[in-house]
Amino acid sequence: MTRPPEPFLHVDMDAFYASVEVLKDPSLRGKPVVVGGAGARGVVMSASYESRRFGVRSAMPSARARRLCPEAVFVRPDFSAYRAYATRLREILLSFTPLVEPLSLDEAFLDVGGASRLFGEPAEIAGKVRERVREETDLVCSVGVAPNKFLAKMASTRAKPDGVIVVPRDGVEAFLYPLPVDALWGVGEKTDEVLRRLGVRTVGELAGTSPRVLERVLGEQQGRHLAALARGEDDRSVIPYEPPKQVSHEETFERDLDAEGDIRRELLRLSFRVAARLRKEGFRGRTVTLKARLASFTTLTRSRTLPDPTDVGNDLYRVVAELFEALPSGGRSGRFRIRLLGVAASGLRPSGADQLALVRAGRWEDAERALDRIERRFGAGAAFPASLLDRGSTRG
DNA sequence: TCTGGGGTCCTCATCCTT
DNA sequence: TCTGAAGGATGAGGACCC
Repeated sequence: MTRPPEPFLHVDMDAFYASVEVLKDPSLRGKPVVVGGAGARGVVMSASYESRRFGVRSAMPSARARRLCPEAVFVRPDFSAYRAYATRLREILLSFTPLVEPLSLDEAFLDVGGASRLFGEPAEIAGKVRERVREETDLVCSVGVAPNKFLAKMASTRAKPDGVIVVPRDGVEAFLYPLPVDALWGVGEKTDEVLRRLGVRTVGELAGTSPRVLERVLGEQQGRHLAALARGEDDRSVIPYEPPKQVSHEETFERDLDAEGDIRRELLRLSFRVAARLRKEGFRGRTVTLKARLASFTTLTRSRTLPDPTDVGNDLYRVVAELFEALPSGGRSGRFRIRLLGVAASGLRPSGADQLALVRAGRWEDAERALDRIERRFGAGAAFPASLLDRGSTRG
């Protein structure tokens, strides 16, 4: 059997987090459910279709969502539940093809080019996927079927909620050209504004714009990339596994921090969180990045590359504390008010690859592995460095 | 309007080496 | 030995995605 002309599927769960919350608590069914931070600084992570009718959208500040829909039920996110459903979803997808590329917890690309003999044409497979997902998880998904990944993703977005759209190879222009440019992957607020200034509002108009002009206003890379997308071209294949490039943890505080002791304690806590995840996932990082968002919403990042990669929280902490100290007014004399702090490790290598660093890390490494064992046995937060003992919590 | 958290990728500047 | 070009590594910041 020859490879079908539209072998790519994009499967996207509808209002995933909110729908999982309804399964956890059936009394929420039919109500406007909003998942996200309910505090003064939270944003909406997922909104049920009932709440979307009031104009609630994801990424919207929770306070605004509450004004738009006062009767909405706000629920704090429960990532362990979402991960459990995501695992079941992935198992279903893998039963159709081994070529499954997860994009996030609730969506994935599939290459079903080799699955036709077993399961039928791609459009038929899309139907079967939706059926199985509904039967086995009680959740609803939408699917895009297309000649490439980009078009499949665009199609699934248009298919929402609870639908399928097939973009045939000879129907790409008819599908793509009427869409607004900001529907394209990679066109956000800023790029949309630049394109509007050029008089470009639809994908068709973008396709008719000289690539040279696009490269001039958007940069070589992005200009070329968008020109290709506007023509419906995308030659990327489905990649089942890619190792992470970075592990990070960041947190916005309910109240801004300004006391040096509080800031150091938060940096230590974030460093230990990142290190624990590195160890859990079997990586060490060489580049350590500090992120600080000030009360003014200005974001500063500073990074340093170490001679040897590490997965030890105390190593990460030493670096980010020094980087913070070196900020223009971050030191003892400083008067920063800190809204958010983040710690990231990048330049990742598999842990097994560097035995020398393991020997150098010495006692801290041993101590933190002991913490990992205690947490596995008694739960997260069962043990932590004494310096993290709370002296007046700042967290939200 | 008042802006989360975890990521990826790109651009530009600077430093260092060849 | 000096100089300039080229290119890699690193660092900062920004746009974007879900």
